[in-house]
Amino acid sequence: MEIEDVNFGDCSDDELVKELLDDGFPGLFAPPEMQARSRVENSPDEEAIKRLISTVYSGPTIDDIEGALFFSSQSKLQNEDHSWPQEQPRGGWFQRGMNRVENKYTMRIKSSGSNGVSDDGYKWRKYGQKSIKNSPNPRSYYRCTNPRCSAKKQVERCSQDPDTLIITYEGLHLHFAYPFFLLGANHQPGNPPVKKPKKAGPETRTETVRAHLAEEAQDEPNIDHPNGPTIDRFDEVPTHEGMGLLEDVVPWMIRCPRRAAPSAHHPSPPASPSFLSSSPDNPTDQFYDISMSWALNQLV
DNA sequence: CGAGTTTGACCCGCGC
DNA sequence: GCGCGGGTCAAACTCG
Repeated sequence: MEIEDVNFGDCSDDELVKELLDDGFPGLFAPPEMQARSRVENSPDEEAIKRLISTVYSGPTIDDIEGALFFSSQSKLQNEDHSWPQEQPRGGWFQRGMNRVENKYTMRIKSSGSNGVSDDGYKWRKYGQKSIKNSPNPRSYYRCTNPRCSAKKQVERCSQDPDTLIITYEGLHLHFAYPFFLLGANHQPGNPPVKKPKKAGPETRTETVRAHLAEEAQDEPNIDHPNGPTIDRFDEVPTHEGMGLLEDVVPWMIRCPRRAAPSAHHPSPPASPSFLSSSPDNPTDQFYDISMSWALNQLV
């Protein structure tokens, strides 16, 4: 499969999305029945994805984000017969320990010991520390080690309760976005996320992903995938590269919305941050919620 | 030697 | 204008 004649680097975002949406593009594929089905049945997932695509490139508001969060959490509740629930209570996202302030999400984590409670299992680089007025505890500033990831977080101890850490997340964390969008069936909870991303080269992101896809399509015809590629193969693309942005993952959401979005059949992200795994009722759901929030937080 | 941390300097917005 | 505080930068340092 030849794709090198296509100049992806000069594409605007709109053109890129439009092109990726084009069924004729050979680098992206979905099972035919899924494509046909998606045309006749708009699930809350797909609606949310469409809205997400739209808002990504048109200046989303926080209402858009929370709207997407609402629809996305609905997707986890899809009925056994693949119908969609008529109504769902709203507001669960921010009632489970996470608060939004401006464009940041703040969590309070009860720690019991000093064994790296603030370590969420992902790679962060500390870039600063400041003492806080009227507080004996300094605030630490971290940035995702992926140079193309905009995620930042601040960690400080609560002055009232030294056992409580206040963690503020800001920006899109690709590591959280990928497992949410590109959930792999073979992934097990607790698997470490991809570390040591390759240094970003001058090539465009989409070009890299597409080239990888084309290579896979060439190397491995659908013999092993009678229903099309498995989601873990999609998952491999950006995480294999170790980097990417929303433009990279959105096309897969478009192509495989039911697979890419979390559902009852694919409940486990590649890695659950340890500090998020303490929810006694359903840690996985909580992680999904927070992952999506962080991912969508970029849009604010 | 490369990746990550430390820490003082610097920048910038805000209130007075 | 000035001081203060939050956030970031970057050189030096540490560690594996």
